[in-house]
Amino acid sequence: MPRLRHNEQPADLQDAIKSTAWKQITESGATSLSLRGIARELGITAPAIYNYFQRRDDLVTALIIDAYTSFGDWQINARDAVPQDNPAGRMTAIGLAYRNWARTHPQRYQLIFGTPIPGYVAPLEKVFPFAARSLGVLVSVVEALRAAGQLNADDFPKVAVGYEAAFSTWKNYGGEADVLSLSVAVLIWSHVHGLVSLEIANNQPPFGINGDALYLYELALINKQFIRG
Amino acid sequence: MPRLRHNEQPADLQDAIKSTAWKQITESGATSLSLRGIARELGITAPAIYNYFQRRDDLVTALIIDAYTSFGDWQINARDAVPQDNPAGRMTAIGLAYRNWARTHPQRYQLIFGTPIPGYVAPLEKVFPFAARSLGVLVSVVEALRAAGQLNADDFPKVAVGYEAAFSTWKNYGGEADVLSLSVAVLIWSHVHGLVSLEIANNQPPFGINGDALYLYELALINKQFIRG
DNA sequence: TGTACATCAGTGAACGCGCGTTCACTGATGTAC
DNA sequence: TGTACATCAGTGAACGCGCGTTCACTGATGTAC
Repeated sequence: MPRLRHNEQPADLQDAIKSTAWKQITESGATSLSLRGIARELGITAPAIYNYFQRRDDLVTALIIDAYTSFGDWQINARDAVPQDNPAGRMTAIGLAYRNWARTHPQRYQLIFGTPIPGYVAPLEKVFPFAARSLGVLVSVVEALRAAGQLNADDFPKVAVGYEAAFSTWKNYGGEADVLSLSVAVLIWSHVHGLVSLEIANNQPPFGINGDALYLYELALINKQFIRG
Repeated sequence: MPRLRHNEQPADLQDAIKSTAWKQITESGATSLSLRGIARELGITAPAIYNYFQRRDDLVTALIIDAYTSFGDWQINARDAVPQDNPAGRMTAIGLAYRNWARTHPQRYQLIFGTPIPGYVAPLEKVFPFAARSLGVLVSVVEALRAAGQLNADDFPKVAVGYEAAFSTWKNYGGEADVLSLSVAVLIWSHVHGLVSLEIANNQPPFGINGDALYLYELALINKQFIRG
């Protein structure tokens, strides 16, 4: 087994470990991710991985952060491709990008929105900024709608007493946001997540409806409900 | 350790195994369900379980069937508590029952709609009848709406070519149903599932919106969209 | 140009762990005579 | 009523497996003189 020359390709094996981890997740699910399995596939021994990640959980955290970063990039690019003065158009754009990203990277989708890995607890202070960056894109569009007087949510239920703490956690990481915008964003997200997670898990749209058409129908429902004018 | 008398309490230990399994699932998630863990908690040895279940997977299958049966009972009871000539009322009733059941039995919800257990593959021919019985309740209500001319789904996307096979699988187990009703039912289900699975997993409604109010709002959205008159 | 030394990525053996499953067994219970 | 036997639920030891993690090590590379 040839050794790497000192200080040459220092990050190569780190990247190879991560991409082999993704490969394992693709093939057998996040649950069966294992350091020994990765090492086996890379033709190295398991302890070698400890030169790059202190613990298995640190590898998982790195994967989650990569996934959120990729997701956030897609969301930001989609939003910013539509002019700022057209928040309704931005809403549709990020909705479409959401599904496209999920279909392009189903493993990444599963890792951050699906099955938690048994025994793994995400270190919130490391992961939350990346989660907020990506999920905050939808929040920012809802906020823009509200600022433009186009948010139709007068009948939206009110925040319950005693939940200011959860809200301020978001504000710490995700920046300023109106609590109504945040809540509407979560409901919208629950709709697209319901549909997309179903599609990803089954690899088929429900009962043979064309996936593109069904998703466009769903986005139209959301626009009809929440956007005025 | 006292032995059971012959032919006395023949089903007791079987039930005890199942309820201990549920307890494990509640405490540590379906993924970490293990025969040895169950035996440990029951104060018996692991091989004793093999007198009641031939394989670990048979136990899991039994749990899944129990969960679907419980879910189906709630759905059927909720539907039949509203007169047949009021399908819109039935829709709201089963929607409320859906969330109530999930909150009453979050472990059961997780087991059938959440994380699959790694390495476990459900035997479809055993499980599908129970799944169809429970999920078919929503389908039957959508069908009733359609029959009464109250289903508002003229603009619903059409079924794609080549998916007749998936549809006929449903018909085999779930009985007669219109493919449009089936597809609308799946979209409605994806909405409530998105919201309820989020609530179950977090043990909190999104960002402090009162859970009851938010769910009623969602059910109202569904009615507004799909029910005419 | 040649030699002694430091570095440090990767090795290989070992640890303790928990798992599903098998197997020959034991011993309390029920039954036939 | 008493004895011999059959039943069979549960036992305890063992199997092979894969895991994360530790540890002393090795040996190719780079560096200082």
